[in-house]
Formats: sequence, C-alpha cells, structure tokens
Amino acid sequence: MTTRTTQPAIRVPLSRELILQTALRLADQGGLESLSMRKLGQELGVEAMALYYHFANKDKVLDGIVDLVFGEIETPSVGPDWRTAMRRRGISLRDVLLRHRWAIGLMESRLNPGPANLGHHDAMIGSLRSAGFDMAMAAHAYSLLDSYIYGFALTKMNLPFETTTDIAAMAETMLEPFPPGEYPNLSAFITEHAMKPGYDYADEFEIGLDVILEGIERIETQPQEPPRP
Amino acid sequence: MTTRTTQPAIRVPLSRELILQTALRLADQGGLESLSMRKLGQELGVEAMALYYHFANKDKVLDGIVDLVFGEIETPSVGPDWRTAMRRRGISLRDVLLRHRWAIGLMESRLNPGPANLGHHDAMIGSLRSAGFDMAMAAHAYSLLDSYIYGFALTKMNLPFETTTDIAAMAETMLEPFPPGEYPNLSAFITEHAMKPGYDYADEFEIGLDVILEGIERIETQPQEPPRP
DNA sequence: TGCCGTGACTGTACGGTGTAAAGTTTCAGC
DNA sequence: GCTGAAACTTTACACCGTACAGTCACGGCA
Repeated sequence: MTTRTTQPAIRVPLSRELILQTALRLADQGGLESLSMRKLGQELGVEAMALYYHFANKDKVLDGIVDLVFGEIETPSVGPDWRTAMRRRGISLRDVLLRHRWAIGLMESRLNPGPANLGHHDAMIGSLRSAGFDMAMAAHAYSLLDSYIYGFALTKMNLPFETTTDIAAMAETMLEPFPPGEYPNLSAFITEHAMKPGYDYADEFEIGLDVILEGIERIETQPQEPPRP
Repeated sequence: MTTRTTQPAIRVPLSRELILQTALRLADQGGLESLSMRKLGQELGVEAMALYYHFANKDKVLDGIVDLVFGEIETPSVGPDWRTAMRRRGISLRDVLLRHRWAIGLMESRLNPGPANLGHHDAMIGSLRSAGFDMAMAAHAYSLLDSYIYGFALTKMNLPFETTTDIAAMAETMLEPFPPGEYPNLSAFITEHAMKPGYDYADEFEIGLDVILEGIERIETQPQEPPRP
C-alpha cells in the first residue's frame, strides 16, 4: 500500500521560482496573513517543511517575492528629461504598490535586498544624475518622491470603499457612535466633497505628484535661494 | 491551599485605560509582534482571557492604542497662517510616528476610528478651511501632506542604522553578494553621500516638507495656472 | 546486480498565537 | 447570610513558524 495515490511519479519538483510565484499569487489573493508556509505548501501539493529545503525560513520567501514586486516597477529612463522619467516611474510604482498592497510595508525594510531592488535604486540614482542632479539633490528628490508615493499607497491601502456610495455608508458608520455635530468640518468634508459624484481619491495622486515635481524643479534650478522668504 | 500566594487581595481591577496604556507600552518596547493578548495579560498580572471582558477582541485593543497615538499629534492652529500650522503639525506627526513605529501601518486603516482620530481630521480640515482653502484645495493639501509624512516615516521606519558607521557596514553587507561594480550609481551614492560625516537621513524630512508647503502655496494662490507650461 | 550517498521531501513535535465556551471567584446590595 | 452580576480563570481548538529526525527515489560506482 503505497501512499502515491494520485500523480504517480510525474510530480514536478519544486524550485525557488515556482515557490516564489505561488507565494506572490497567494499574497495578492488574500493578503500577507493568508501567506503561511502550510498554505503555500498545500498550494504546491507538498508539505510545508518541503519549502525549507529551498528557503532557510519564511523571511527569505518574503525577500524573494518583494524582489519580484521590485521587478515590476518601470525603470526610469536616462537623459535630461528627468521630469517625464520621474513622473512615469512614479505612476508605475503607485500601480505596482496598489497591485500588491501587502508589499507596501515590506519594500523598504528588507535587510537582504534582491537584485531587482538594488537595480531599481541604482537606476533611479543614475537617472537623476544623468539629468544633472548632484548627489545631494538626487537624494532630496528621491526621498521626497518615494516618501510621497509609498505614503499615498499606504494611506489608500485599506480605504474600504471604491464608490461614492461606499463612502457615504462608511462615513455614516464611522461617525455614528458620536453625537451629530461633533465633527462639523469632517462632516462638511464628507458631504460637500467626498460624496460628490465623480469624486475619486485616486485622482489626488497625480495632483500631488505634479506639485512635488514642480517643487523639485524649482529647488534644482535655483539651488541658492532659500524657499522661505 | 489557595493559589493567591502573592498580592493577597489588593489587586487593582483592570480598566480599559490601564489595558490600553500597558498595550501601548508593550508595542513601543517590542513592536507590534510583541503585543499578544497573553503577554499583555501577563504584564497586567492577569490571564489573557480577562482582557476579553473589557475588549471584544484584539483589534479593539489596537483601535484603542491607535487612538492614543492620534491623541499625541499636535492639533493644527486655526487662522490665516496655514503654512506655520501645517509645518508644526507635520513635524509633530513625524515625531509621533517615529515614536510609535509599529503604528504607521495601522493609523489610516482603522474601521472604527476613535475620537482622537476623528477629532484630528476635523481639526486639520478646519485649519485649512479657516485659512481660506476651499474644500477641494484642502483635500489636495491634506492628501499631499499626509502621504508624504506617513511615507517618510514608513521608509525611515526600518532603516537599520543610526550612524554613518552603521550605514557603511549595512551597505557593505547588502552589496556583498553581488559582484563589485554591479550597481555603480548606488555605490557612488553610498560612498559620496550617505557615508559623508554629518549625513543624517532625518534631515531630508524638513527639506521635503518645505518643498511641499511651497508647492501648496503656489497652487493655492494661483489656482488657474496649469503647473506644466 | 547490489550498494550507497545525496537530494528532496514527509512526519512529528514544540512553543507560540487569537479566542470560544464554560467554570470559578469576588463582592455589592438586600 | 443569600443572590446575582461582574471580573477573572481554565480548558480547548485551530492555526502559525520551524527544529529535528525519518523516508524515499535515484544516479554513480563496485
């Protein structure tokens, strides 16, 4: 009585790539908390411990899928038009982060960054430098842009609504435990702004991105002038 | 043979406030993963299940300590000088987030925001409106500022170094698995910029914040003009 | 052909997690 | 002193990451 009841001997052996692709899919489908070693093994038709032959621990798996995510970000072009390059790359990064919301808190905290991660950082610095930024200005621009983009993705991450109808319901639920009139500005914001037809918080992203690009251009072309008179 | 070996009957009963203060301390000391119901109970001299008399589940405890964190943020002043108000409040928020790094991912995703949370949002909108911003502009400014501030705290959250010496060691460790010259721009950035004495990534925050405030002022005072010629 | 080492995977176990459900203690008010 | 509710404990379950030992297939070699 052997135990190989199905798929007699045709089983495809595991590989790092297959494991990572499956892990990425699991995380995308159900979030980080649904990516356990047991579920991952089950998805691959294997016991959880089999994964430990290919990865030292779960954190190495996370390292791997985070680097897959980094690989999805559009590489900024090299050349004088840094503003277009940064704008395209910024929108790409936002798209990637919203596609893999579970990754937002992990991207910038890896102790073992993978090649896609390092390569992307390298390309960003190279792009800004090729446009004439000195190292300090490149650092300012990079920090400002990525703080904004990651922050936007983070604050949008768990917004539990997609439509203005959802917003109304959610806002009502949130304010319900409190006496009416307790938060007049917030109430006005919801009724006068967030519930207006056609409102989409996602539109805020490019507005803010352009303000930042404009601001970078100003301090880049007039580096001596202090911003506050 | 009773089990009350120590502290015979003087035990202070639990309260929501005491539980939340203890939970906040635990999270501050060891991060979110060290805040378990058992450890929290143990810290209070009580079994874990005792906490469920006061809170429906762990998420309600998180709701509570997140609202404590919101309570630490400086309320923006009302009046025409929105730029000073937003600058002070922004720095205060950054300080709070760096004091409670575990909270960064939780602040904007609460389904049951507490009074401090809602009150702060209300005060922010009120401050911007009192300075003359219409609702749409207030939304733009608020989104831009908080995306940047939360994003800065997020990307700085797990930077595993505090000194330039740490940076050098960390960078070497990260680049070690790859052939030298693989990431020339990144290497140049590290040696020419990040390892310079006196470098502190934290300084980037106010630089970026001022660029954003300047940008908001420009689109607020010249709302018709498209930013890109 | 037989053996054996190694690569790939499984089985079992341990200490941890959140929490449902039931049991126990403590104490205020009558 | 009795009663009932408040406050807390006990036990249990399903899940988690992973240490450690066992098992199985198979390629190279005698």
